[in-house]
Amino acid sequence: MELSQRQKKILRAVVEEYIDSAEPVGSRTVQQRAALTCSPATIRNELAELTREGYLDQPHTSAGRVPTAKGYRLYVNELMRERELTDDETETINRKLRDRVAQLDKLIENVGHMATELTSYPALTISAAAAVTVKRFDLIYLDQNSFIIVLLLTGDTVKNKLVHLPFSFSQNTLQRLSAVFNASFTGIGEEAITAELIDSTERAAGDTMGLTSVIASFVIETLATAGGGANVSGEANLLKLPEFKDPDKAHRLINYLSDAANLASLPGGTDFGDVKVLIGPENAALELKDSSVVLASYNAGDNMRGIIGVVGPTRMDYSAVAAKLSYIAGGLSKLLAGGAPPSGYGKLMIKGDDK
Amino acid sequence: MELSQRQKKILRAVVEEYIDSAEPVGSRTVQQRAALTCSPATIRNELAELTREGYLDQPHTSAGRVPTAKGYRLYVNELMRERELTDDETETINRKLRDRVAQLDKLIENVGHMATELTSYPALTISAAAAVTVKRFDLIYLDQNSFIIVLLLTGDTVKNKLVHLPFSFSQNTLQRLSAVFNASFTGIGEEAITAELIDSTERAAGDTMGLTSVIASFVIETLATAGGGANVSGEANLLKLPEFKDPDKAHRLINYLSDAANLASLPGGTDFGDVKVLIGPENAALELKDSSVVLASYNAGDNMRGIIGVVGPTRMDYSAVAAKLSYIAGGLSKLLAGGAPPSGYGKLMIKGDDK
DNA sequence: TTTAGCACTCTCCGTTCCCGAGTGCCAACG
DNA sequence: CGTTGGCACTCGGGAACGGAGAGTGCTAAA
Repeated sequence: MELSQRQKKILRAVVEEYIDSAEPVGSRTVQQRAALTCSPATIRNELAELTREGYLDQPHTSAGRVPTAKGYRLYVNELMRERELTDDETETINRKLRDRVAQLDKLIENVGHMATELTSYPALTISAAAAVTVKRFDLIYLDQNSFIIVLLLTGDTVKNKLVHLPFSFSQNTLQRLSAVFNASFTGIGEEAITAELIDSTERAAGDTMGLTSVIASFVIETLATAGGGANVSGEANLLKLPEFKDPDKAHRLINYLSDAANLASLPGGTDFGDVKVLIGPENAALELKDSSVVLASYNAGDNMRGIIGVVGPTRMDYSAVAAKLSYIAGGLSKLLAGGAPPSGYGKLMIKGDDK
Repeated sequence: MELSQRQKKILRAVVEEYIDSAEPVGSRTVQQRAALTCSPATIRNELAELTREGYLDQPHTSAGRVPTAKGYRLYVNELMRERELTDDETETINRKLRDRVAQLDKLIENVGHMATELTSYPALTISAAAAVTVKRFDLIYLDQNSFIIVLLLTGDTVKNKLVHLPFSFSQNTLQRLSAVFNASFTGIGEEAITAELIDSTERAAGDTMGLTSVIASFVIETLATAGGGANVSGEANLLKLPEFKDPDKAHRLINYLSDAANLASLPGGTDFGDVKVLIGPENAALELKDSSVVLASYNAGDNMRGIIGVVGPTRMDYSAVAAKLSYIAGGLSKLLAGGAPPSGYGKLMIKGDDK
């Protein structure tokens, strides 16, 4: 059954008022908020109807109305006014995106913090690469006992490790190893690195000291962990909300969030720019059943994509949050797509004169 | 005034009982806990005395006793029995320290998590290097538009950055730059990198394209941020404690902790192996006035040192926490002092067969 | 000096009670 | 017939109250 214009107006007023106040909304309040010309009595009739239809709920007989998940869903799909970001907000986001950091994962983490600050809800970031491989190897000789492994991965992340060994080797050995690894270890995934491959590499390099294993171990470790990562920030913001006045409830949700494995199971596939909203029971995880999650995807180029999102109570300012996340994800995609122009290039950063 | 043997026994019983129960301790309970032969009435007299002397406090006239900061202090200094770690605990710590990670900062972060798990209190880590300098430069040529900067810093951390440029350069140029930077930028602190130095380096390298600035910027950025870092984990554990049943209180403390700048002001100088305990009002920061902090220092070699600690209510199992932190810090020092033996060397890690 | 006894104090918790917000329904109205 | 004012009703929440229990301080006796 289709809702009348007036019913929609009323539903919107209830949702928005409840988002602001966190308290059941009465008929009088709706009248004021929606600037309706009819009387509270009329509104009561409509409220009763909306309640019958499952858009609203009553905590108890003589209380005001509270939106149900169904109510929020309708609100998000149809009633919500697209919220434009203020110049201030876009300016803040742009500025923060501009002074980004050397490492990709730190950058994403920072963006997460930014989302927390802007929405004052906990933010989560998830990044995943379809298949990470090594694009290039380098071994830097330091002295006869130590060298640095430098790996350039797809997605243009660089990983490295300093290795000290209890025996000595020559610069030549390293060069040979470097060549062999570049030949046989590039472009392959973690699963392709078998004991046989390592064996044959060892023979090809004429390595008698086990250097090959050391390097191979690092490659495996790197590929295994470089694939993605999840990060949560600003969990403490939940504690400000009235729905988490019970520390236990907050604790359960925070615990759930801090286990990165849980986040991986969030549904990912949204189009870039699009924002996905999961309201209360629409979440698969039990711990999120009375919270909402707003997600936006970003594109990091080179088969890498990621999600940035926030978690909050079902009573959440969906339009503001969605607008902000969408803008952030868009900005991040743009930033990463451009092949990562050199930071600091052109403007020399001397400490102190930067900001 | 010196406390009698019996008074000390009683004080200890009160502190330990309160640590366990979080509730004011009565005379009968003390009698049982301390296994005293005298009657509750006698103990009441002693409790009254201890209260007069400021070691204990009474929430209200007819309640049991609660230790004051002064009481905890005496307990920590004199009364506390050294807690030996169980084999299980040392085993856990050793195992976790063993499978450490490639990057130093990740390692420290992991150790923080470990401290949280073992003590079930929020853990903090702070690391600081007296003066970070670059020990060695390398520039890896990728193609005519891109290269990787690799910096080996004191403390044997390696930092890197991938640089794409909108114009092309030759492998030769990079080699020349590399040599020049190795000559003039190594061994100097961030503050020594002046515009003049960059200018003269640029001239020495015959660099006409501004590559020098790009690299210098990265060096400055790296030195500025590599100096140290703070990290907090497990804040949510506070929510389990009865003293934080007020979400606001928890929120304030967590907020304080999550601002890394605050942590830097914690007093640092402890001898390695020694553990520093700050009880309630002994803390300088207002936000910590009714919490306690236990800190242990570790030595990361090469002028690097750090602190690992936990934060909890004044009612904290000091002896267990101190023993654990001390052991962790000791293990970490040993691990880092040995010049970081190669991870994975000798035991090849193939995913899946590791644990 | 220790102990038993006792009166006293204070918190905690359950009960009761009232207030007010808000509802549903009904009858009247344009 | 939709809308409106009126009214009785419901229910949660906070204040007020009271008893139970835990623990104390004091006193007097051992």
